[in-house]
Amino acid sequence: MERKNAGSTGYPEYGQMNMPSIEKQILQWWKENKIFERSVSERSEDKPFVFYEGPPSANGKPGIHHVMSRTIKDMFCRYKTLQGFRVERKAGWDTHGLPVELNVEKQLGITKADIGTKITIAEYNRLCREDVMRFTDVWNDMTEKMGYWVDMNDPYITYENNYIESLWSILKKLYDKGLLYEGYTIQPYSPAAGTGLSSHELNQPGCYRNVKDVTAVVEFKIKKDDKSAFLFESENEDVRFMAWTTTPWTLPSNTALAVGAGIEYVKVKTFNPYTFEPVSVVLAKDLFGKYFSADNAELKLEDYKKGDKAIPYSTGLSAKGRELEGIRYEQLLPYTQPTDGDAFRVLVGDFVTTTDGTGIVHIAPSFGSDDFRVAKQNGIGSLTLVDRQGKFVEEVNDAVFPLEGRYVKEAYLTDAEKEQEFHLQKEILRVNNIIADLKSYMTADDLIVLKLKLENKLFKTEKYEHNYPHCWRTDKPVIYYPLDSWFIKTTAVKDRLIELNKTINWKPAHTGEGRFGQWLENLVDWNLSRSRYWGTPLPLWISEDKTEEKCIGSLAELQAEIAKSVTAGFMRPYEVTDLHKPQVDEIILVSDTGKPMKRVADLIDVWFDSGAMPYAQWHFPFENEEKFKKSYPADFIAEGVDQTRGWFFTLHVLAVMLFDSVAYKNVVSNGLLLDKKGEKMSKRLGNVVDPFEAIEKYSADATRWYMMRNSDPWENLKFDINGLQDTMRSHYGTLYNTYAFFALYANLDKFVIDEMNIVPLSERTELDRWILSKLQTLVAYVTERMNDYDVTPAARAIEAFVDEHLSNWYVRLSRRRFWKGEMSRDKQAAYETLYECLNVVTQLMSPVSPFFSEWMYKNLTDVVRDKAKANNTPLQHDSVHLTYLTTPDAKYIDQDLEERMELAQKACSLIFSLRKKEKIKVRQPLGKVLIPVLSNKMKEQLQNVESYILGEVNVKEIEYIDDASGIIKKKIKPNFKELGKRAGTKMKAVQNAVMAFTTDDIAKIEAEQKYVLNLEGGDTFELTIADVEILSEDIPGWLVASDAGLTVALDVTITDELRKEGNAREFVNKVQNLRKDKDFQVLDRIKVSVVKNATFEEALNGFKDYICNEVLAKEIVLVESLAEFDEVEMNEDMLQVKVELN
RNA sequence: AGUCUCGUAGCUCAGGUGGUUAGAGCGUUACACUGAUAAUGUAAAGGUCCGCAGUUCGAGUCUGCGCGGGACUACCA
Repeated sequence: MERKNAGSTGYPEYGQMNMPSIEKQILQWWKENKIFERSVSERSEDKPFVFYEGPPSANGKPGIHHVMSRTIKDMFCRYKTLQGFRVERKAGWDTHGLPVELNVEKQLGITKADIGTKITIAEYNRLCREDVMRFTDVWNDMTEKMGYWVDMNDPYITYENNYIESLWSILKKLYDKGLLYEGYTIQPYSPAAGTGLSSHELNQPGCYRNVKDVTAVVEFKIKKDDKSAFLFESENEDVRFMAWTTTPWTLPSNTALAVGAGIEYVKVKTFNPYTFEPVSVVLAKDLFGKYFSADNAELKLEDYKKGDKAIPYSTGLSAKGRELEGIRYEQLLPYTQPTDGDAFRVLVGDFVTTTDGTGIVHIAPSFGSDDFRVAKQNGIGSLTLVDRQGKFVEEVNDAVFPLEGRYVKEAYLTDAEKEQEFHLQKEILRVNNIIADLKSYMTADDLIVLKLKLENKLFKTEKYEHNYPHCWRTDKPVIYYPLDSWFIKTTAVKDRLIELNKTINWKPAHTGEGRFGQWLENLVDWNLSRSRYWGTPLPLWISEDKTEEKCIGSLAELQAEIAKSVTAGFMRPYEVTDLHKPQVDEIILVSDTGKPMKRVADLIDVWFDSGAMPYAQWHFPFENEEKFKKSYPADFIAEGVDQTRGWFFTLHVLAVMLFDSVAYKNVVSNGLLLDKKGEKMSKRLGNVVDPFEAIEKYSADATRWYMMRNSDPWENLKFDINGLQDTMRSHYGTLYNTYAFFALYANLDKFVIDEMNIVPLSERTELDRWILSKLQTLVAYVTERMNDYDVTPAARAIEAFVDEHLSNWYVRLSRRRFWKGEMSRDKQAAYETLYECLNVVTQLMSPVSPFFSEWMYKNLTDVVRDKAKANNTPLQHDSVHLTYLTTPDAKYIDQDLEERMELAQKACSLIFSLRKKEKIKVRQPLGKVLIPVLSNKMKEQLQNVESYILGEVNVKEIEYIDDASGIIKKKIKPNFKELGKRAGTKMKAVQNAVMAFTTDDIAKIEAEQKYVLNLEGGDTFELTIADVEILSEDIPGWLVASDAGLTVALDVTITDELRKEGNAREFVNKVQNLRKDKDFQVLDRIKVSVVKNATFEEALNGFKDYICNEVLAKEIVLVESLAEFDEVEMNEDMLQVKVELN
């Protein structure tokens, strides 16, 4: 923005406000003067405030939501700097992980399968390393432009050897504590791709698809023993559990059944619908109706003949699930038996429901995570009769049905394979007299169902459509499959995690207690393993027979082990330069007994990378021990709420495990950024907001302010770009106008703030003292809110102060003081007051709004900087961000003053509304307002601000009326809050009685301070004066308005004298307009000539001095006619006027 | 499915510990002001406080059950 009064020694004046241009100037100035560096280095090292930067990934462009989270981080860091803390801010980059790999694959047009064939791992990882930093320039640019102060010159980068070495040392520490172990879990697995899938991959759009599968309700024959005896009515009764499955191919691997403890089960005697053999089946009572038609309820069991379509049934005894626990059954498909555990029993599982199926769940621990968990808890072994390619293993050796070596899902076969298999099936089934002429390929599910049908083990089969996950790359269905993984035993420290979490200040609290707390309560061990290429390798080497392993904790240790290995002859001398694949995989170490050991192929979860940043960012424990100790734990971190189970969790876990400490003391988790309709921003919907555009067009400050003031950061923000325009116009525009007003007049009066010579408070006007009181109240409030990381109320309070109080009351009512007369003590006080307000507000705003505040601060203070430095006074600081936060000063705060000014504002508003109703413009003076006062205090309060009211509403006097006048009509109503405590259930009756009070009743209670009510039904109730509110809402015969206890009555008679004055004012106004039209300068003297007009002659003569004074006229001449003139409208009359410079 | 969260005017949001006329800003409409003027003021219209039930003399506020939006986690025979 161009300065209009360049070269002047006063306060800079500008044309139209242009925030983006201001920001560019300030950015440049910050850079040249190293303000960020100084804001850190000039604060004492002994007063640190520790902040951790959650590392973003630079392989995508920053979005507007990053502006959100970074504003929060920046704001509190700046705020703490103002409070005198030294806030170091080390930037960081998250560089590993799947998204990086995917990006590279997309660019090259390859898939994971091509790695190692079409492209070497070395080359692949080299590309990942380059790709991940692809957008660093864009990020740095955004960071700078949005005003996020963070040290980007020395960031931590998670792929660097030093960083990884720190991770290794931590892993080793955990390993030594026995907290790192190998186990296996059931994970989504794509046989077609030969890889496990992360939940992230499974959540790709389109992965869950509706597919139709063959389902089966299967019968498991119960073994009769002591536990199950109660289910049998006769020695040879055939009693079976009914279980439903959508994956019949898992049935050979069944090792248990699960029931719900509280679910009621019932035994039903009936016949198998395929074999017609008599059978008793057990299922959930609630689901009984699903399998047995009410139509058949009348049929008798003994009447049944084999082959009948309608099958009779009869319900027998029932039992709760917990009574069935432990009952044994015959293995359904006894191809092979588990080697461990006590299988084929009924278990109780908390996940069992009766929403579908039979209320009894078939458990195949290898192919379902619920299954796995419940089986493990109950000591039941597992069968994994499917291999990694998705084929049945050789144990599934069936004499009739071709299953062994066959794919379990049809989708895994090519058309040719399917055709071939079909012919084979056809032949076998024909030979075995099962199906004479098979028409089409049978899936593994079909074959198993058919087998069960023939073996009298199937109750029902049908097609069922359900949602099933698919591999996003191969499009083939995923299966759940047990995979080896390395785990961190987080459950071992669960109690400490929960305990220490309670000491963290979460904003909002419910994220900590609720979402995070719940997560900790249901903690499972952290699965670290990832079978990928670009990431931190697990530093574990293991011998082929898995009996010996070594965990490596540093580069030096690795080199030492390599040396041993060289001696043992397993490898050549080798200098490790990169701790990634494939280098680390080429290293073969030697075990203590002399066996070769290879590295475990896994990489680790990238969340470990970021969770370890408090240590790894300093290359601790290899370097910087002091630095680390001083910056641990963090005082403050902030990220999106989606990080609750991500970064917030991994930071917490590692801190608790390594140091039995929290990693952060305060954490702000911000909500999501949605578009203005409340929908998630996505490229697909085309509703993303580009941060650069927003900043370029509306400024970073308006964006930041809008985000912080609109709603609490932890709420989702519906981001409306129009809001930025509003923010700029209303908030910044008002502040800018206020400053422009100040600068304009201060320069005219050559006023420059002099810190050594300030008008003392006692000599300032009521209005000055009022706005200063408001200002200090604001400082106290903002400080309190910000200290609690609660920015939104603080920002809103600042807005209200600027708009409502400073601009719309203080400046509006003070205008005359600034433009009238020569420089005086009172004028000085006015300038100083306004200056103080602008300066303090600027400082309070600076954390959220760093650019505009800086610009304003410099405008206000540059002119006195040298002097302030010489005198060592507060304005000596070069930047607002180097200043020290104003501490609220109680001696300025005057509660009564604030209250009575509020009364004045309310009174004015009421009087304006009356004038409006009567269509009397404010320029027309009126004689009198009546204000009923209910107490002496109220009267005094009003008298103190009387002149402001009279001036503002253009009325000559206020008459205060009290009881004695006898003209106030009072109203009474119960004070419910007080009365409710005592009256309780009598409330209604008391209320009615009070509402019915007459004027005399009101007088009586006022006189005696109490009143005994006679209630309906003969009850009495003693009312005290505190139980009621007495208001004066009416003055008969007057024009009255009232609001919340204040009533005003306006005398609207316009006397001749008032009319003349009104006309004089009207004339002044018209002349002022003419001055302006003619582009006269504010201080130009003029001469006014008017053609005589009877209507206004008296007014012009009678108020001549007043008029001359107002319009800076040397004289007013009344003439018969004018050759040149302007015609002006005066209250519907026309007047010919000539205004000229004199 | 579970955990958490939100639901108040056309829009964005305030509404300690329950108290009877539910507020603000923006927008809309009308008017005023015109020495802050691409600024400003005043007023009007606009509400089943998501629904139902309960506790209570009294519920936007407390409890329960639903409905709808969102996030996260998990994925089901």
